[in-house]
Amino acid sequence: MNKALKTLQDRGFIKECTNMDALSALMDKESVTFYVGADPTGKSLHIGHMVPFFAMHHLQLAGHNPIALVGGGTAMIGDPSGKTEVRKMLTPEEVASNCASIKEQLGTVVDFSETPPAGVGKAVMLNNADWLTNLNYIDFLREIGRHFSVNRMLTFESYKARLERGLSFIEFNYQLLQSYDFLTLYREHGCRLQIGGDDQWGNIVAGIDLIRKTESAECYGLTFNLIARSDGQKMGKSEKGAVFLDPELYTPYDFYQYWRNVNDEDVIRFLKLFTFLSLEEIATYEQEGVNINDAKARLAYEQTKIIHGVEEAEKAKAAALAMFGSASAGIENREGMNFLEVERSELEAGIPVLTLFARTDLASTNSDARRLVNGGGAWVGETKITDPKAMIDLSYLDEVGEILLRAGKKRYFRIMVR
RNA sequence: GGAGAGGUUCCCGAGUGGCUAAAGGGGGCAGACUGUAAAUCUGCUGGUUAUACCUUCGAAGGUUCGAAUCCUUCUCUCUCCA
Repeated sequence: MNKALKTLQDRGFIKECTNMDALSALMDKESVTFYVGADPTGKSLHIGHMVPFFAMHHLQLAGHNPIALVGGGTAMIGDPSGKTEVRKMLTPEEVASNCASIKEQLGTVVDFSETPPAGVGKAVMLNNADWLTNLNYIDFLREIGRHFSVNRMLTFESYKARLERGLSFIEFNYQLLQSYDFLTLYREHGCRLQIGGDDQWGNIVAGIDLIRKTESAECYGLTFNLIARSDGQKMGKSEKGAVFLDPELYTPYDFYQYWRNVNDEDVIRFLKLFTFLSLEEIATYEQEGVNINDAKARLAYEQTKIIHGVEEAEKAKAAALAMFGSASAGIENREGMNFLEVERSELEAGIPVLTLFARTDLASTNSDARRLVNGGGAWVGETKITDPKAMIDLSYLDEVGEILLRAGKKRYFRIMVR
């Protein structure tokens, strides 16, 4: 098998391939241009979206040329694959602004530089709005539409859920558009391979068929395992909602903590998928007698480094050590922690605990804070708060002149005095 | 166009005039147990200047001492027929 493909397989990416032998041979022979699509349905990608892009990273290093396709056009339609609900329609403005921020985020794992290092593939980013938005309906139907069999489309597994609940024509068209994307990329960029999540299988195969019919050319598809946590929860979801890459939506500290707390069974798998550590190095964490917490810390650090950079990763790691490490680890390492500044005068007068907690991420409202106190999970410094009416004043400042709030055992929030 | 079913709190889903801030489950938060894990058990889970008050059951009106529950109009979804 081709080395790059072998890498993906060894790291646990691959689910299915349309023709593994032929693709392998092609990749041995030449640099293959390949693409992954990402729909800009939100302001930020979350980690569940990233699997194909990590795969893209590995293929690029092996000298193949990635195309990251932002679906500025298809996002206007909505992919019904594997979904049970109709997706909310986005305005053109929302789509455009989402595209812009997503471009930036993909840069963390894929090298889009003009002149990549020797041996590394050249990556580009395209937006299918460029060729989709001005399509002429009649022309499109005559050129593309005639190659699609409705009978066949209806048998696709990916539509099954929707056929039970209703599928509107606009969404039914999604597959044609995605196929047309592949065709366009083949024609204009010589793209021979589409990779994507397992839910994209139907759409990918449809694109390959279209290219075969219109261009008499053979292209390939490769899908990846949909990443689920061992507890069955969807990847990328957390207590706080989706684990976004945007630091505004999901702070680097929380991001680090998310990975730090993955299930035991998931650690090795995630190290392979979501970090660039060599398989040999990852193997050392599988050995007998290795503390699994070290593996989790490594996973959290590496992943945070990739997405948010070394600096943020160090800060998050230091903050985590300070909070969860030995008691003497020091209180200096709070940098990565979320914080709030309050006026000194305010603190002199005293702030009701409930109000203070409600102003942090620890509680959303006063009522929420009250629940926390009543449940015995509210801490100010080393003091457990049991009275909802308690006032927090200067006497609670610790030796560095700050207040450390805590909800439960793991959630900390730093109060700084201005 | 015609007929029917339906829109309930984060999600699913009970609820057909007062005892309903609304059963149950999921999810989430907290407590116990731990390893910053999982599983398990317990409590909580609309808001507020909090033993009371305010806002919620697609939207707007109406009936009533009192409505998520009844009536009217509107709106959206689904199913069947043409």
